[in-house]
Amino acid sequence: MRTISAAAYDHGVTPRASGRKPPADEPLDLDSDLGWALRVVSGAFRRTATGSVAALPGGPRGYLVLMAAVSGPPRSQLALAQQLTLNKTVMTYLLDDLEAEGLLTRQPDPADRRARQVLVTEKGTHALNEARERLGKAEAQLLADLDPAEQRHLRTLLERVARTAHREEHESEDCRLPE
Amino acid sequence: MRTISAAAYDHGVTPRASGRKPPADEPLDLDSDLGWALRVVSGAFRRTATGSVAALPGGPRGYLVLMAAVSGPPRSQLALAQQLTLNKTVMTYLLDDLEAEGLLTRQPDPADRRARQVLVTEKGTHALNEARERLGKAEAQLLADLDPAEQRHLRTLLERVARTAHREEHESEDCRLPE
DNA sequence: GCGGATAATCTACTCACTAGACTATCCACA
DNA sequence: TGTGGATAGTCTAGTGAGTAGATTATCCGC
Repeated sequence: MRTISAAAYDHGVTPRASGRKPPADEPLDLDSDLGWALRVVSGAFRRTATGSVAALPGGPRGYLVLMAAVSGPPRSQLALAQQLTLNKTVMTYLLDDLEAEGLLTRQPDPADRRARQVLVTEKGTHALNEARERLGKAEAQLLADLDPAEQRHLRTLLERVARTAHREEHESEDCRLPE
Repeated sequence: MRTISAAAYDHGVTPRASGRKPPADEPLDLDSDLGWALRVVSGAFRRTATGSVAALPGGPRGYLVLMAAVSGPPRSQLALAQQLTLNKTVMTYLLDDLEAEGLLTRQPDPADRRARQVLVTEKGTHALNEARERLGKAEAQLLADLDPAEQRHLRTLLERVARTAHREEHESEDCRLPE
């Protein structure tokens, strides 16, 4: 507990564990750490994107709700919550705010009077399109260092990973609602 | 406010805003939304990665602190906090826990007795290497759908975006500490 | 050696999130 | 057709994570 790693004193040189095989292929460097990159990129995106959707009640999550609700058939609150991995309580007050602004309405489902269908209004579609336009600029700024082909490639790869990750989460989800 | 978008009723077909030019190039679809992909991927990674570093005090952040402290010259707590975009108060109790486990020590900086240098111990290096090995498996699982070349490509692109985003944040940061 | 700045710590507060209770409704089955 | 268990949505109360601000010790320019 008192013993200081010799490597820690070895300033300029990348330190290594002494008695143990290091993960030889991966360099001991934050800049090449996938988790770190994800954290930084997500954080940077969140900062700029939050500004882009600040006009929407609920901010980024309000945007997601509108996006989910506007594409595909009308769905219940719970269905949206599951799709977006949002807690159903969160969904309730998120929809409260979006409905208060007139961006969507809750319509009783004729086939199941317990459920409410979430329907985006004209105003909601309009607000969503404006947000998407601003978001596009924020994304462009985030990816400014990549040339167009690289940007497309990054998007495609990310979307593929997201799609399978999302599917896997929902397969093993006959039980609990996360977040 | 009562008016429901006609598009919202139009089930199978991707709805469009009525009176307004849509962002023609971007499809109105969550699956091709960069923010959504980032959210899903980050979330999936966080879930699996948190398990990989559960043995470390502070979890993912403890891991980041060790990674940052072990590579490069010894630094003060504040320097580490800035590098990792962590609040300095968080850094204090994070280091408390890591030090209590004997993974690092706080050494008074001989050149500035206000500051403490963070030094990773042998035990800390060992724990870090074990965590990295488990993390490697978690990452492989997350990226399992991509072939090796695509995995490398995604990592490279993400790291490039992260690097510039991180730099930009620190350029305009003569003022406040975030998170 | 005086005064403003800085590293680290500690305290107290705020706010986001969620578990769980509750109501209305559904559906399977007798 | 009525009964019991499950489900959609809402509401409330409690918890915990994060941070601003005060505090102490030290630095450094003048």
